[in-house]
Amino acid sequence: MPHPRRLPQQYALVDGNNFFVSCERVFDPGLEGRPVVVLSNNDGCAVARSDEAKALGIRMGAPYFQIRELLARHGGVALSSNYVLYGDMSRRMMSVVAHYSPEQEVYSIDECFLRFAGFGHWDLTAHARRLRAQVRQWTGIPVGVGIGPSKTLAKLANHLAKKHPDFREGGVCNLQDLAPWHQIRYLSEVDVGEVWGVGPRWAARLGELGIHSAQDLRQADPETLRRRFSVVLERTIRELNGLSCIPLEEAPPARQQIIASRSFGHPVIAKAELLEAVSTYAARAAVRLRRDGLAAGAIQVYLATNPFIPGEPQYHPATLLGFAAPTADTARLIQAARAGLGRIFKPGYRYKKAGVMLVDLLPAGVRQGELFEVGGEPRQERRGRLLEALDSLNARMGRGTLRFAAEGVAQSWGMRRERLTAGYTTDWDGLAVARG
DNA sequence: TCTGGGGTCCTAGGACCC
DNA sequence: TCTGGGGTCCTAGGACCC
Repeated sequence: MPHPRRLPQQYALVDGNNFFVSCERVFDPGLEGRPVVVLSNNDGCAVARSDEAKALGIRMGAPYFQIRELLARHGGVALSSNYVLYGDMSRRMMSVVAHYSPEQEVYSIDECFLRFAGFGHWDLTAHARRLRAQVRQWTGIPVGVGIGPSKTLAKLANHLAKKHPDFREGGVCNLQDLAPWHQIRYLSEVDVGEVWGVGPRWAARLGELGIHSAQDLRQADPETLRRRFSVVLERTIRELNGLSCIPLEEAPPARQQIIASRSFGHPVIAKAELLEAVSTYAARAAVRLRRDGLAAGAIQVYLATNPFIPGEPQYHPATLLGFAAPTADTARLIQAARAGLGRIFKPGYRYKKAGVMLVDLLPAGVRQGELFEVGGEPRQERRGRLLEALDSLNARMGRGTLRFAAEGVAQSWGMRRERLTAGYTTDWDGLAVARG
């Protein structure tokens, strides 16, 4: 097998270390050196952990009620997630990183890929070290950088940069710097489940076939594994061998669906409360729909009981309602969501979660089937202006300032968020104060 | 008492059509 | 005894990602 050494293109994966925790630490240095976790919605489970929290054995996704004691014993802190803050810090981090390559794909809130084509004469390792120092200096966020000839290898190098003692110090791992036998050694130390695209299920099945490490997978036969798994795994094997199959996506692909759902702060029994909840979710989804310039052809409404309670009667219904013409109108979406709930609601269950999903999304300009709509164009336009005003007011004054009556006022079913930090970067009242 | 939310893609199988 | 075959579309389920 030909070994890729210095290929015409290289990819870097840059990601924030323990991103949510790092964001919180930027604004509260008192969190430095202590075990810190950031909790999911509803203060349900740990979604980000500081190194100190990881050292205590706190797993990703660990339920808060199971780790609260442990954390307290070690002087630890748990925080509710503050997505407005993380989103703002993310934009700052991404804009600094963007200076280091003309091609950037923002892959998630805390990571991005860079592509280096025509950088053959560059020392990418030194380039990555400068990037890392500058992001740290300008945003306060520590990042790791992995470099390789495919996105999968860049991810893997990033894993080594953060986890392997040989690289952790510098926070940069460039596979180009390693001789082939050296690469084999490192890839043999990485569990196959750490490879991008291999989850727990596949890792277990691969283990049964004697494939335990990233190196084992790299040497496996792509054709055989395509038949036993899917083309996705075949592609991963080729990527591990330095053949780039997953292109950089600079522009986000067209959105396929919009989901708005939440677990409730406590079990909900009353239909009236569920009606408020699905109305609120429909309104929230509608805002995102309009922000992206889309209209929905159908809406799905679903309910769920709590699967974690042993012996609890379970019920997970869903129903899909189509629109005569695609719509982005909050009132229509709420109306459909309520109708959908009416179809699936059964009394006697303790509901834990509800949600709506908007599907069959089209650009809002594309109007089909308008023939059968009542009201015609002038009415539609007035409606559009009203919704624009609603969106811009809520964007300025805060979500929920102006809302539809169906969404309810008290929202007693709402989520818990008891450990929230301030909007340090997005809210005047949350500005950090320097004392001296 | 207490266990997140929001996405994508692939595959298998059934319906339907000619 | 014996009961076509191939293409397309849709959906549900299962896997993955952060």
